[in-house]
Amino acid sequence: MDFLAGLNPQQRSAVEHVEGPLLLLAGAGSGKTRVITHRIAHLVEAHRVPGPAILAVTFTNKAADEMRERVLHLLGSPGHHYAPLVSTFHSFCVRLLRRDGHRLADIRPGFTRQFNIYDDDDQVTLIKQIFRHAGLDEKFMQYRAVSSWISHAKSHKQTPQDVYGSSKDPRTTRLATIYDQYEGRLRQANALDFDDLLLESVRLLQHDDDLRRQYGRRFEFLMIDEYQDTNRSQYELMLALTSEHRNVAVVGDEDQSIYGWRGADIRNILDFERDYPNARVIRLEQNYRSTKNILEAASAVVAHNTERKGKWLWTEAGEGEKIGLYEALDAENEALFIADAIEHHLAKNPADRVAVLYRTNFQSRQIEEALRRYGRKYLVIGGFSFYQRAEIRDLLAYLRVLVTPHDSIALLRIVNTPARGIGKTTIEQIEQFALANELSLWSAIRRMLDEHAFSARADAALREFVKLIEDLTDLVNRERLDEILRRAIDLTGYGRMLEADNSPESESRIANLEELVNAAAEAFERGETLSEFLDHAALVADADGLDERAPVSLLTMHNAKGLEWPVVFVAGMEEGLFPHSRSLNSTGEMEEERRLCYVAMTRAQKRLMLSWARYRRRFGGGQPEACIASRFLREVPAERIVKLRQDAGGRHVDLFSERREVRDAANRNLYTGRALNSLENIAQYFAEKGIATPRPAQPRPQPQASKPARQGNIVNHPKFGRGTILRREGQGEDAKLTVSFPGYGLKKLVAKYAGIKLDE
DNA sequence: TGATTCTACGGTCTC
DNA sequence: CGTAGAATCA
Repeated sequence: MDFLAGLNPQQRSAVEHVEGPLLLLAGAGSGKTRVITHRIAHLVEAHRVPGPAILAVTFTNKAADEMRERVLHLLGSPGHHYAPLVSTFHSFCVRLLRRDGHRLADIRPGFTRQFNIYDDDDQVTLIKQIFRHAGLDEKFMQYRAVSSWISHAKSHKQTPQDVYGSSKDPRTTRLATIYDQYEGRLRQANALDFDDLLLESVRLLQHDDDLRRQYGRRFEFLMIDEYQDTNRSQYELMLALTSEHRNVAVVGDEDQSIYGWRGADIRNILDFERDYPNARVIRLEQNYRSTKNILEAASAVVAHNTERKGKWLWTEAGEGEKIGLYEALDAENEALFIADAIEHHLAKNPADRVAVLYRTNFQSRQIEEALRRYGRKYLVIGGFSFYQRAEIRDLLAYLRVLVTPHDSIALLRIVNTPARGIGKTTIEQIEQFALANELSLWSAIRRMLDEHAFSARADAALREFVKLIEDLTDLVNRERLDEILRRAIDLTGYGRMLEADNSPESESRIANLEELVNAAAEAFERGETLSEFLDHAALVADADGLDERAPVSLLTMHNAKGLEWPVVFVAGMEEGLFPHSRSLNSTGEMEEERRLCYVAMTRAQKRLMLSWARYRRRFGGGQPEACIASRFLREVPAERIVKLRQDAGGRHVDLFSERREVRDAANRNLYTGRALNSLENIAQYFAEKGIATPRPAQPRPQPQASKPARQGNIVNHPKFGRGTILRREGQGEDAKLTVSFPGYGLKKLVAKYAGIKLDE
């Protein structure tokens, strides 16, 4: 098979590149997956490189699966032993540590290859515990913030001692202590968090020279996808794996770097040529995905950034449709517009797939509601995933305890679930004892039972619990994976607890557990061990749940990376939401938001619709707050945009459902009795409901040359950014202003102190 | 000890 | 609005 056929010259030279470092700057939709897969196939077929000597690394399981499939397809499905290894960073590291991690114990006391993985929920639970023992609560610092602070420190190779030593304030000193305890607890539980998986793999390879050489020799060719999103540990892993050769090909696009907040270092890609001075650089700038309008609009937005290598995508495709821009009255109206436009589009193009992208997960709710009104099926990616459900986490916690009873987080989760008479006071006793004697909870329980330290009641309950765990542990090496799980559901009483529960949710919980048993059975058929099953459960990502065939998908822009749809909606384009309020006062973060915008827009193949709402409520009950259109909307060249309005006559009316379709949709409607479909009806709907929102008559705030800040003016505040004045009390400098700042809510300010300026 | 009710508070993105 | 933790009751 000719793997060069049908490629453009740049793609071709990338595929033909054999030895030495290669930097492939691949713009959105430039066919990079094709290049990677063809290069792998080309290495194997034309250069006789054995498949297993090639390692390709991606970020998500989904990307890895897809890449693997395409490679295997190109190679005509070679046997298992000849296939290249395609893996995510994290699962590669887990595999490395489980298989060859013995010597990590030299530098990480207590480590064994039966370690458990702590995901971020476990991390938060752990931090909560540490806080409780230190007499702290979230007022000191939010748990999640501590968790990401620790992660940040870790990924910059700072030990608790480093932080402690360089600390200049009591707060940091305290954090260093918390960090130290956190690390101590992980070691005691023989657990690794996500950062550790990478960090400890790197440390292992640096520590164990034989192993490093062995891996370096085995993987003669290394490829890294989405290189712009690698962090420091991933970068160092690359260095360690290429120490025996320098055959590394990285593929990335600095304009799509959107994970700075979790430690991705855009410098990795910007500095690749410095790290590998003889690196070959190839740019893929021809886009095969989108129309010219979409491409030009996205490029124009990202051109406002300064931190980039600079490239301009081009396409042979036609102009295509202009980009639709819809200014909604409020978030509900926006959602209805989206649902309506989807309905209309699918009526004419039933085979098309549609995605609705948003910045934050909570935005999905209203859009879901709107879609349900049409009876339209949709798939939501993210939010609460299967593996985050309480019943799933409970059962997985049981399994984790079977692997490592010292996994105290897992133990704590299940010790009294279902309730078996081991209450708060007993648990506190155990924790105190464990802390004082530096034991895991499990060891503490056993020791305390030996010493008869409990009340008669607690004693009996705990003995029963210990016996339960031991009985289940006995099954581990004797039974099928799914059978172990089934027995766990039974013997722990968890199943009975759910059956006894008459609430409507318990039924779906039981169904979920059955689903988990099925997953275990499948894993068993694939030959997975209990540990591997748990690894997979810990490493699943939201994006993995995406079904390409779903006609309508709802997901965050982050999750959309690497995917494409004929029709894409980007919702909630408002200051404070997108760009997010957290990024308003940092140019670096603002640039990342802009890249996210670029990613979102370039997902669309032929039709792109942007929307924003003039009023949106942040909390369910609260007042709707005035919003300002996202700056990104202004960065799109006006000639690429067509404004969609509900009262627009003639020209755009074909965008909205015709009445017959509306009625059809209403008939399919399973969720409400109301027919709220075409946008003509939406205005009527608001009128009926008498919602005190956006009077359509209210003019858009006009720029004011005159000094006094009036209602409707947009002002600029040093901290909160741009906001709209809703109310004014008093006169002159003493006037009190009520201003709605997107992302911060309503603020009352005194004009003369607030330091606000009228926006032009 | 366990279940239920009440209240206060607050929300980016994720392997 | 949804959730977590406190308070309360059985």
